[in-house]
Amino acid sequence: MAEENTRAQLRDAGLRVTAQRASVLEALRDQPHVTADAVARRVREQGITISTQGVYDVLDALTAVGLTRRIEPAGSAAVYEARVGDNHHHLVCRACGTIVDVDCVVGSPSCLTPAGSHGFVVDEAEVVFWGVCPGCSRLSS
Amino acid sequence: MAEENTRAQLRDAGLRVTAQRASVLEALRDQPHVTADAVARRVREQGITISTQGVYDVLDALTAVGLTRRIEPAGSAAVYEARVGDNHHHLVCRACGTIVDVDCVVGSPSCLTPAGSHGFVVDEAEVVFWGVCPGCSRLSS
DNA sequence: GTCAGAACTTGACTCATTCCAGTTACCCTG
DNA sequence: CAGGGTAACTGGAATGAGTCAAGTTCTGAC
Repeated sequence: MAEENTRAQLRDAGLRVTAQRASVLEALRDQPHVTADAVARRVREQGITISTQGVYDVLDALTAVGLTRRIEPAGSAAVYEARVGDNHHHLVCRACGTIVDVDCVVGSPSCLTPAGSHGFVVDEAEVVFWGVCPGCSRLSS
Repeated sequence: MAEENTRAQLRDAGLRVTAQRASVLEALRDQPHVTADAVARRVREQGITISTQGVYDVLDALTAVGLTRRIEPAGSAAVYEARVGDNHHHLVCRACGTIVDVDCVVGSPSCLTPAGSHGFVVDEAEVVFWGVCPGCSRLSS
């Protein structure tokens, strides 16, 4: 059912259903934040063949229709996540790169409207919190 | 004077004063957001020789002592800025990549403390606003 | 002026990501 | 349930930001 669900989701988004796409989408559901490389590994573990370019193609397609989101924390490779639609942000460990989701802090999104927008049409406010995760701070102390 | 100022700033930060460093720092003052590549070009235009590696070394050194800040908007190369110390954020054009500074919206930084911090020791909240700049929105309409 | 070490250079290299041309296979139509 | 148009995938090569390592040069303190 989870699998059938995945296929339906792809079809509803107007994408052709392929083994690669379904498997990539499921890999993204299993783990909150995955790199393209890790996605390739997980898909192949399922016995499905996929080329590196295939991974990027699929991830781009999924992102284009809004089924996944791409985030690119400074200093590391891009990661993809299947949690979309809600306005959540990220907390990144400076030491190990671990990424954790954090819900939008303030109830109102007013905090996320720049004061002087210089004539820009703003459509998204991305917030990244930087710090050190419990595991890493234990090691360094 | 501006030049003397630059040299003093380097010395105060505990860095040796070299032609390369002074020139890089001045290049960053001229323009608000510059890529490593653009820095190299500007420095060389001044008649100063610098290797690609040298540019990265200098930028890393300046960033380490807090004279500059490195920002890495998703999808483009890292850019450096000399405006540090104040809590300002960035507005990036999805079409042309132009970056504009925006002042912190809310007076209190409380808005920038994640609700559940998962045990992380957070030291910075980075906010990036995404949109389309006036020039690009004119072209596409 | 001398000298230790910081700063810089050169050149090779890594790694994520993209481009291109050709092949495969999904799914709509009849 | 066959055929065909085209979206999706493959393989291989290329790009480009950034890094590593070893050797040379120059700054600044004594």
